[in-house]
Amino acid sequence: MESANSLGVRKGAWCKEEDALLKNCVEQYGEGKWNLVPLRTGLSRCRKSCRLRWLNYLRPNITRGKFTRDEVDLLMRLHKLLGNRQVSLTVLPSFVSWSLIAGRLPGRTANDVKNFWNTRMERKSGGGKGQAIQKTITKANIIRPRPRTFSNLTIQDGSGAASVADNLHKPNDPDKNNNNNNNNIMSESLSSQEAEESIRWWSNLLDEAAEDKFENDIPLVDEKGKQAGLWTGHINPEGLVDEEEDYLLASDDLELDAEVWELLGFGAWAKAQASPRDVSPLSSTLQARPATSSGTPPEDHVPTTEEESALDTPFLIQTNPAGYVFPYLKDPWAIRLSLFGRRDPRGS
DNA sequence: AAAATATCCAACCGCTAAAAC
DNA sequence: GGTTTTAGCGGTTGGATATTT
Repeated sequence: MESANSLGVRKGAWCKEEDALLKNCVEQYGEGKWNLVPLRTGLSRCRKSCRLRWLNYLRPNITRGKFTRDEVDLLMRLHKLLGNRQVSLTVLPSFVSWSLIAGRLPGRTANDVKNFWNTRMERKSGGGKGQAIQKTITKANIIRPRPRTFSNLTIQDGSGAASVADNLHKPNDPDKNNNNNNNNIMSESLSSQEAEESIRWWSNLLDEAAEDKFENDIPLVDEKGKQAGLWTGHINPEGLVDEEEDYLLASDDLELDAEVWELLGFGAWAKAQASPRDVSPLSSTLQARPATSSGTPPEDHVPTTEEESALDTPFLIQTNPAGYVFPYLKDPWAIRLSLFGRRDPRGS
């Protein structure tokens, strides 16, 4: 595998000396500016290779070795919640946010998670690659979000009661929003006990969520075939969805669990906006189509120019102490949510 | 014991979006 | 406002190792 191209850039496995140089460099200059790393270290490696080696191997607190049962369990749940959320009627591959999932598995990298899933889980479920694509056309369960409180998520430890949620960043707790990328605290700098507890906490949360899913399944379609996110729901009057399926959506306001919201990073992110209620412009990060005044349109309804342009209307987030509510989702037809762009809205 | 096959996982590739110019 | 550069992502590849025949 080892080689060097015509530009003298080394490829293949890293040796200990290279690792040491890279580690020293990052410790001295910090993460980022990967293009400067080869210059700073004298390594004959491209910036991509340096970055990847650091993120997947050299970074502190990386958990190596086999996945524990808890981790596998959580991974499956998170995959169900966050992965394969895009349903496309084209042959576009499904979009799984491995980094997002890995972020909730303390010490695990996106590469780890991806490898694990692709080699173990996919096989276990009998899914070949062809089947993986097929799966994207199946319906997806949507967890019915609802307001929650953190208070009932208390974990007892030897030193007294401590809520895992206390370690998170509640919308109303400015003191805990100081740390950037704070939603990653579960994956970084946790003791193994804390890590275990956070896994348990996530399992509980997802268990509850699973019990509380939508009465009806809805298809998830990203009409552009990209920028898929946590959910991309589109009840499309023009027939982008498979007409043979029975698509229904029954919901008034769509609410996202406060914890999920927070852990996915939108709490701090929304908070960082100029006004707490106005998070526009959201463009590729978060969009919603305002509901039409006329309610659900007939099957053969052709959207007007105004309705089409409404796709780009800024999206207002209404917050309350118990959770976050998406006020525009009263009309199923109007749903067009794309919670994630290619980049994590937490920023980096 | 050796060859064949399966599994694991580190590393690379191609692409996209954001940032910088 | 357009172009280039940079960072980051998921998908894929292929070498190393383990297991089976």
